[in-house]
Amino acid sequence: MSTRIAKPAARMRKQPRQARSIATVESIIEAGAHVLSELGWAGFSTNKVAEAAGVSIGSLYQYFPDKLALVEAIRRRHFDHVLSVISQAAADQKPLRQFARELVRGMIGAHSIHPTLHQVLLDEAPGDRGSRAAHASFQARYLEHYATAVAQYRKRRKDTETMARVLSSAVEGVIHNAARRNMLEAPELQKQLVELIAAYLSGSRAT
Amino acid sequence: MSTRIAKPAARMRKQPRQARSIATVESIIEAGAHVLSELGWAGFSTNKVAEAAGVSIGSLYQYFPDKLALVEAIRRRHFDHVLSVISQAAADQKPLRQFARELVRGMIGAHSIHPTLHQVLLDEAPGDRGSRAAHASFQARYLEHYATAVAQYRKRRKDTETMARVLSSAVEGVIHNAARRNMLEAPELQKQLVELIAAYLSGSRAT
DNA sequence: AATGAATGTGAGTATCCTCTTCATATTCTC
DNA sequence: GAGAATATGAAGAGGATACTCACATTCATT
Repeated sequence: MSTRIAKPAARMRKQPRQARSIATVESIIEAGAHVLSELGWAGFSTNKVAEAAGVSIGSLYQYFPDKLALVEAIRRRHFDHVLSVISQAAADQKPLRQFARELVRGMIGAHSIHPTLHQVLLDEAPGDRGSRAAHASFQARYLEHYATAVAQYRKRRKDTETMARVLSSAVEGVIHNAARRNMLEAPELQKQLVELIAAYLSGSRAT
Repeated sequence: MSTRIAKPAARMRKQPRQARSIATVESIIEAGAHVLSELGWAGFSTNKVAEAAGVSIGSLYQYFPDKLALVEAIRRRHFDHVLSVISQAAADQKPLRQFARELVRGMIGAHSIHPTLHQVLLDEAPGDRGSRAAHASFQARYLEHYATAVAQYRKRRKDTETMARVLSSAVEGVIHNAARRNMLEAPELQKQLVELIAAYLSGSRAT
């Protein structure tokens, strides 16, 4: 027992009970992610989301008290996904290249449905007052996983945190860029991204 | 003689002739870059730009026929700047590390005034019909400079283009991320970014 | 079959911004 | 001082937007 917080359930106006409404809520969140990724925060309107979900605008407001609560739900779902990917890749003790391959494969998978969602969520979409904490906590755990990997393959204890930051943002940059060009699936790109990660972490000291 | 195109001068309603109006136009573009970087495309309104520039909205429309023409001017100015930086760094034959250091220093310089302008320009801001060409040409020349550098330090002829893409988007990712956290000036970050570039280009083949 | 709860609907409201114009005022050049 | 260049900002016209509410439909349970 003790603290059993089991999903703060996001800020919702009412919990869906029947299968029908659960599906509705799900399709709203999914459509929201789609609209956000496709049109950016500027084009993200509740009416558009409802239409994209094939649902009346009224239904949306039945479950989400306002626009921000919806973004919040989208954000949570996406971040959970990404977090599980990176955590998975950094787990166990694997050879460097295998870690890099799994990381790349996972991140690409997490981005191939809604290519630019991640960046929009990070850069454009505003944060609910209460979500700032969750947001920060995500960032912290995200970096922590990277740091674990860095520490594992680089013996120098010194710049671990900075290296984690550099590595994560480099990977995100490449993936974001590839997503914009519909090149996420290109195998030579995936290969080169693996190379980049491996090269950085094996830390050549060549001139 | 021959082709002397000397600045297509952007789409403007009238050319500023006196020093006063030149300063006005300049401050409008500058304020526009500021607003765009600070508020994103969603918050980019002509009224806001005029106010930020300390200029009447009427003055803005004296020179720019519409909103898009203004974005166009901002885009051109920024891209010219970035292009000169990368071209400068890739010029001559320099040792790898020196190239990396100059590239990092230049890119950071180009981003430290309007930290997220670059990404906003690339990702959010729509393109005037006629600017698609200019935009593509910028991208091409941009990549070309990177490719030159890649070809110079990596002997393998094969994946030069892909490597250029990966390298450029990785660098952009790191800088964009650092900008969001006000960490552009952090020297250990700059150092690590140099390491990343050097490591990738020297191409260790470690396991 | 019936009843109440859960769910779904979408026209409508009220509000806020937006881009852009234009008639007028100020400042410069010569 | 004349005419051109430059600057002003109130106002028009229009379009979105977030969100509500009175009502219709479907479900679970008996």
